[in-house]
Amino acid sequence: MRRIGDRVWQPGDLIPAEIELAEEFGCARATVNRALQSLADSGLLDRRRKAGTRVALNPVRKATVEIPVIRKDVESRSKAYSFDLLDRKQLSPSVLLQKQYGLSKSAHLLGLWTLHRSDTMPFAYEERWINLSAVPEILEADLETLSANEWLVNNTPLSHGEFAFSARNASIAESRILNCPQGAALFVADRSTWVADQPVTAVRLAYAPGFTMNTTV
Amino acid sequence: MRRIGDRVWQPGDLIPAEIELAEEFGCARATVNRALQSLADSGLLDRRRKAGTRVALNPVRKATVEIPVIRKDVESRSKAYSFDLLDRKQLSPSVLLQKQYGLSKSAHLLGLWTLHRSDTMPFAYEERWINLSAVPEILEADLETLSANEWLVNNTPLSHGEFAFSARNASIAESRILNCPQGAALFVADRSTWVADQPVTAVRLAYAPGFTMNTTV
DNA sequence: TATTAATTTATGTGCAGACATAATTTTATC
DNA sequence: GATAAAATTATGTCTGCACATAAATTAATA
Repeated sequence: MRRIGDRVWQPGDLIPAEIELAEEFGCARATVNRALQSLADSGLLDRRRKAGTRVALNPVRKATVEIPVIRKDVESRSKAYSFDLLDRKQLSPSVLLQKQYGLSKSAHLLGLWTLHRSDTMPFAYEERWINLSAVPEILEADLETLSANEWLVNNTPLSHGEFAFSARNASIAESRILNCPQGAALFVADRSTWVADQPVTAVRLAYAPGFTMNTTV
Repeated sequence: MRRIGDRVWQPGDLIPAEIELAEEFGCARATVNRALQSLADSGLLDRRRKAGTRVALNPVRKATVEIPVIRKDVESRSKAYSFDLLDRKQLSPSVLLQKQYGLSKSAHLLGLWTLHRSDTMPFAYEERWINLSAVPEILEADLETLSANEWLVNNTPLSHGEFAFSARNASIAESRILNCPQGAALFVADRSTWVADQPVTAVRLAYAPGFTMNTTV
């Protein structure tokens, strides 16, 4: 790490093989392997079998953002959490959703519109659809008590997904719900979740003005 | 992983010790250790010496955002990158900066204002200050050719820092620079970088409307 | 009874050695 | 000269063993 930092090993350079490093540092190859592996994970090295280990050409900075359940997020700011389920209805996927998520035209979706509050103040407005053929059990859940978000976290097996973050001007409806001026800049998080190649849910969260998402590098 | 997904081991549960798992799966303890370590890294398990390993109570979803050099970001969208150094001047830290970064009142800062372009279209507006006592060499760099961002990436040893993402309405000045309506929602990234407990640089990037930051989980 | 010290124990980290695997390089074949 | 097979090699992953370390538990002490 120091050698990369001090440019002894420059970007693109092939660094000594594990055995050589083990000899130099007087340790086992397994130990070198762990160290190099870890540096490769953090994006500092590129490794390929037989080809050897190189200092990464574009040291992409990777930041990890932690996306907690909204309730936890609010509570970690020492505020009281509550939410209102503004609307819920079953619907069919739009043509856009069909294409984007590979949903069939006859798929059944549950749409939910929720306002999350922090000490009675609006915190985030959530628009969500849930793929009922993936998680039919959610129809029996009492979503007035536990938010759909938490129900899914608690009842869905491991899943993968995508996040997209952007900024958007508040529409009239959003400004009314979030109690902010129309056109206010909102931090928006779009998230889709998949379980075994099947789309389970997609959410758009529009956070009230003033929200900041922090990360550590 | 399957057992956590299938709720055989529920959140908060204490799972068997490494030795027991090694016996059950017929492998070495080191192998179990690596597997559990990896699950702990991804936030699925909580481990503590002596206390044992538990299924994480709040499975915090961690998303990794890759923050490339802006040039790479633009180029990866198949656009031509260019930038204008709008202004540069040496300045003293404001009281706010002194407090926030522990800078002395007599510290010398280099302030830079840059517009990054994608195919001549404004892409992001950058406001940056650099701590000259940390990297005095930058005064000799030709920042018209290589952006300060890239100079720092190429010439600064490994560093740690913080990111904060938020949304903000474009000011009159920003709207003029980014060629967008005043009040347009801008995606803003604030970043501070430290080397060995010394603040090196802090940047605010305001992206032109339409920008989206993507992550993979 | 409260405090401190000693013991226990699950995880953390290290070693040496072995075999697996993917790429590359060399050799053999047509 | 082009293609296919064999050998080589750096990393990937595992085993078995050992000792370190932090935290919980128990025993000893004031």
